[in-house]
Amino acid sequence: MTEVTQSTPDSATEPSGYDPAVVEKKWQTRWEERGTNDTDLRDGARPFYALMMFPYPSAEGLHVGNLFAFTGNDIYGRFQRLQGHTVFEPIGFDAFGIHSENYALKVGIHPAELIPRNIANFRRQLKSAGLMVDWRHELSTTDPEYYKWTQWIFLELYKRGLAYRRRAAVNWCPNDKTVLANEQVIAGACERCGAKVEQRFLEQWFFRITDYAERLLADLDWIDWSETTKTAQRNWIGRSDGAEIVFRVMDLLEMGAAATVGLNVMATTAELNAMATDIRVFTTRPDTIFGATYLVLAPEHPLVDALVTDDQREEVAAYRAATSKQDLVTRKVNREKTGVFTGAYAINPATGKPIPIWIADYVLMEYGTGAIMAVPGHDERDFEFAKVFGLPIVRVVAPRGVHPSRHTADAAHVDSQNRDEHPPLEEPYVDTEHAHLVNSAQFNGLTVEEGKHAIVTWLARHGHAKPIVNYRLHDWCVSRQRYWGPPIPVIYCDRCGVVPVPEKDLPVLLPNVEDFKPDDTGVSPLARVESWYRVKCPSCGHDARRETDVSDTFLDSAWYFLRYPSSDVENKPFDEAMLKKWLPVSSYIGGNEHAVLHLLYSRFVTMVLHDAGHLEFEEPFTKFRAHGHIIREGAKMSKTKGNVVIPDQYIERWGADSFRTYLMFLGPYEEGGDFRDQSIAGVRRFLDRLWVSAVDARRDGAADDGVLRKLHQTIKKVTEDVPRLSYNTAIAAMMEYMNVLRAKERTPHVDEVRPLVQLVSPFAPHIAEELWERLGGRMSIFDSGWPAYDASLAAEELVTIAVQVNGKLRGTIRVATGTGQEEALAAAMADPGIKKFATGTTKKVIYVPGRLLNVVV
RNA sequence: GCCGGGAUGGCGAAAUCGGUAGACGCGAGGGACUUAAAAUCCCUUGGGGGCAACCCCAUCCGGGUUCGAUUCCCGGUCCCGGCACCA
Repeated sequence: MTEVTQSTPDSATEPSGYDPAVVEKKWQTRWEERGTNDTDLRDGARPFYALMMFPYPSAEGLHVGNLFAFTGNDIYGRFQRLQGHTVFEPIGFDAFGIHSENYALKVGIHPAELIPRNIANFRRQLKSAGLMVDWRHELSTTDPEYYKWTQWIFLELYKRGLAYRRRAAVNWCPNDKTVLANEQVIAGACERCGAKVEQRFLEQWFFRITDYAERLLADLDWIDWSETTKTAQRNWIGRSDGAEIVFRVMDLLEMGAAATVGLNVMATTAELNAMATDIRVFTTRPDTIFGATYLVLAPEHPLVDALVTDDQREEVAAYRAATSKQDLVTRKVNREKTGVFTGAYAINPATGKPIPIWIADYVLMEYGTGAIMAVPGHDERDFEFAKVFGLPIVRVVAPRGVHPSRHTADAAHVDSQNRDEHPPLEEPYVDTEHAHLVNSAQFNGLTVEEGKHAIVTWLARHGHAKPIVNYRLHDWCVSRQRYWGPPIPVIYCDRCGVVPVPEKDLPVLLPNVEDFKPDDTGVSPLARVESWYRVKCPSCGHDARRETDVSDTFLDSAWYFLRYPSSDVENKPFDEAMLKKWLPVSSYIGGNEHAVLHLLYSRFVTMVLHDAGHLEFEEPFTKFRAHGHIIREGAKMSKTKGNVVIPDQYIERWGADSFRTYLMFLGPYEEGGDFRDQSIAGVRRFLDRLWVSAVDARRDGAADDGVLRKLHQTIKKVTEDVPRLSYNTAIAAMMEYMNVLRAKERTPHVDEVRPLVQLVSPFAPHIAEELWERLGGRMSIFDSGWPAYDASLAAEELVTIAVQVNGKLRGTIRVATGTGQEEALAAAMADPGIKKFATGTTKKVIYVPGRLLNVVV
């Protein structure tokens, strides 16, 4: 249990009279009654869509991390509202998926019963946090009115040829008994349960996200997103520029001849091409082709059967069998080089020499062409492999200093360099920056970059190569052999084949299945519900059956932001007028753990819907900011450590306003912070002092000029900090102002306090609303506008200037703002403490008005 | 290994354009109020030296640029996140 170090200030004895429990209840009720947080979606003149990543409604309830994210977004949204925008801040629940299903299995309650319960609890918690949410637009991905359109999106992709079925090696989690997307496999283990992932072959539905790789990459150059998130997406898409190079396989006759005669293959290729087998490889280092001493194919490569010689057939078959038995994980984790010679040779198109063809599991079928040219001299993996099997290692790239022409003065050295320009490499030489080509015929001396271009151009003339771009990104596997998700809206008919469910028949309702446990068959639990999956073909009317897989949860969340403004619309996924007014999303705040999954899929789905003519924009989130993560007393929070912060307890003891403000105060929002129980007292004290200041404020006389100056400086600071999400410094500035406001126990004037209440309101909305009312506000503070700062009022008359002698601080002077250098220098020299260091002739004077004076002697 | 981000008092952190390092908050110490405690308010609080005015040292480590570097450049250490037999 979480120990909260300080007890609740008892409202009866609390000197300030501030009782958050009373204030927060009062305003939450009022806001609901008055519809303060409801957005008139049709009317907003300056719409602002403040989106937060919707939560997965776990049974544990709202996590402090959720609240950290939501509060940051809420402050941003409230600030925009105070700036005159019509703000829409919706929320919903990402309630489908394995998470929910596994938990339901664990506690033995049907998810259809469990999920609404969890949602109710979440809703209660969210309301207690005082978010400016328009609850009329709440949505849940499990609602048939929602997933009807998730299914519709699947069909849109299908119509456009972007959804296809393929039998594929998939990641199979033996614990969750389902396939996983590559993205859900972390270091060979299931992202959710940590079990070791195995390899299975199943018919799967895929989305052709790879068709969009280039667009997804290119748009990253202009969308206003956290740089860290964009970097993660770039890595994930993994564009690599290289070339596809064709290696011709030698036939047996040629092989015999090659053993005795030096072949000039370049000349004869054209005529032989027709009958010979080609192996196409992908490489990012075409400049090293003269050093390609062997080829390697993935064991699964379709050409292996055709290539293998009779001598090697048995060994090759055994190796292929061993590889296919191996799960995808061990194959990638075990880096010891293994492989088998096929007995076949290919011609290196650059050297014209025959090189052996091997198969090895370090070459993956799913990347590039499933075949590589091995350049052991300049690639670590190829080097290791060549060492193990005694294959030749040739140097074709050398550091600049090794070039013979650089050593003509040193006869002995030149001699050794010339005789053997590629001494045995102790390790692969992979530097591409300070290097040039050697042993590469007419290309010697070129830099790596020049060599790449020149060699591809040269090979291309003979049809041996072409520049090509490859992506690491794979197509998105959306099939899940599970129960708790939207059924994929497809029907299989023996006569018509794959038939999409007609739009008028959507949604394909998820039947209520009592026994929803997945089993080892790799078939969804829905396959057990015969009454459900047996249907008539919508096309020919004959017996047919439904697809029994459900779709990936990431499809549910890939479009929810499009639905929010139209959550009440029945006959279409989104209303055109709403789209026009509210989308793309003005500001999206969320965690970077979704940098490549949710955020990439959302962009993809948006692009597809754009191409299909449903959306005018192709990027869903104009602005995205990743928030940081909270740790607890220097350690990561985890259930096992029992150090998780439960928001409810803190809200109860300190109030939601204090909790919110504290969360925002503990560090830079985009970096996160360290939650320390003791420190929350600081922000609570600040709110107590705010309360007293407002309640006791004097109305007679006038505000103090000095205090007003600080006030306007504070308004400026907060106004600048909030849009930058620099919440911690904004709060610090308000605390600083509070110190001035209440210095020496003075009683502040209303005019000094009222604007502060407005500044505080995005952070601590309840207390602000209460004090606003007590100060005479008639309508909600959130409709009161944002205080303007007056630069002339904020200006200081006197400034302190640091005085340095030779760059060392020797004192400070107080001068009028706008004082010139001569005058400032005179003032500084009048100070004996400074003067005594400024001896001798003055060489130079640096003057930064208002800041610093540096005298160099 | 590659790509990001980071390292500042006892602690969380500021310093936004190269210009007084440590704002703000926590904790700690002292004081006021109180019979007492809590709460509240006030003062002190990077390290070292000095009776003192003051002086020296200090932003992960080592160099450099500059009148001046937490900030820019080069080299290194450690921590966090992402990717990883991706050719």
